[in-house]
Amino acid sequence: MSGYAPSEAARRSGFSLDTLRYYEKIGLLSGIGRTSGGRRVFTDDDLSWLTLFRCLRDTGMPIAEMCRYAELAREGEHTAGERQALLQRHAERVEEQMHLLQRQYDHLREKIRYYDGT
Amino acid sequence: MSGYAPSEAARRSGFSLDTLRYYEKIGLLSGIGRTSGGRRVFTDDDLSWLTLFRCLRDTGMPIAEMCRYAELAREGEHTAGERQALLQRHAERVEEQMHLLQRQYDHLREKIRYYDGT
DNA sequence: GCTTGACCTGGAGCGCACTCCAGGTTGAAG
DNA sequence: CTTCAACCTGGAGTGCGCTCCAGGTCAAGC
Repeated sequence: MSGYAPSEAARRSGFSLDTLRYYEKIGLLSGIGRTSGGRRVFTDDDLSWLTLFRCLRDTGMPIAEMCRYAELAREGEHTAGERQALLQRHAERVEEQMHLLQRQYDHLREKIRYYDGT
Repeated sequence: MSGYAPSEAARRSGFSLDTLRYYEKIGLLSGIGRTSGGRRVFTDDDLSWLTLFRCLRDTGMPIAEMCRYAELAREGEHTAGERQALLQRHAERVEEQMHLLQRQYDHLREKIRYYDGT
């Protein structure tokens, strides 16, 4: 329980091994454990961070902003408000994005239907 | 009517001047008219292409695929079926994307709500 | 006629988010 | 004990979609 090899972490998070290494290199992930031989060991906690990153990436948050969030989290509990605000602003952008996507999807469907009448 | 300067085409389509030039350079736009002095003149027809490109880009279609579509359209009426199929496949990808976005948006909202209880 | 801002070209540069590579190490299975 | 797939590092390379630049041209308003 709660000790995953890199390949397992990759499989579970949907990020590639290279991406996991990259995320650690840029400081998005930090404090990833190592075996005596130097291999990474991911905990359940690490995986739940990855789940969050997956969510934020899928909704279009830039990596720089995820770094900011992770940094705030490392600073401690007193940044909770700022972290929430950051997510809130992001959620609003996502809503706009969803509306745009829906509008353009409707256009697309209309365009496709147009081909039926030719 | 139906003769627009580049800046006007940019304003109406939401693409930058550079992007319009780029689209012409790679062959996505073709047959854009010119004044005697060499300046581009966009027709209503060009603008409706731009509206389509806006739709496809906003829904995440890669430029290479838009080029393919434009090429088919240039080949004539007999490619209508293939064009429709291309849009149809894209629409299906967009649907998946919308579902993913919705799912992750829900996660995000849950995460935000979690902060309220701390 | 002159100014000035919009426009032209070809080509270089950029930002993002990975992705790949070379060359070496580790550790579980047989 | 050997093997070999999975892992390590630092750094270079990639793909996409623009975006910017230099150096020049065009045309409407004063």
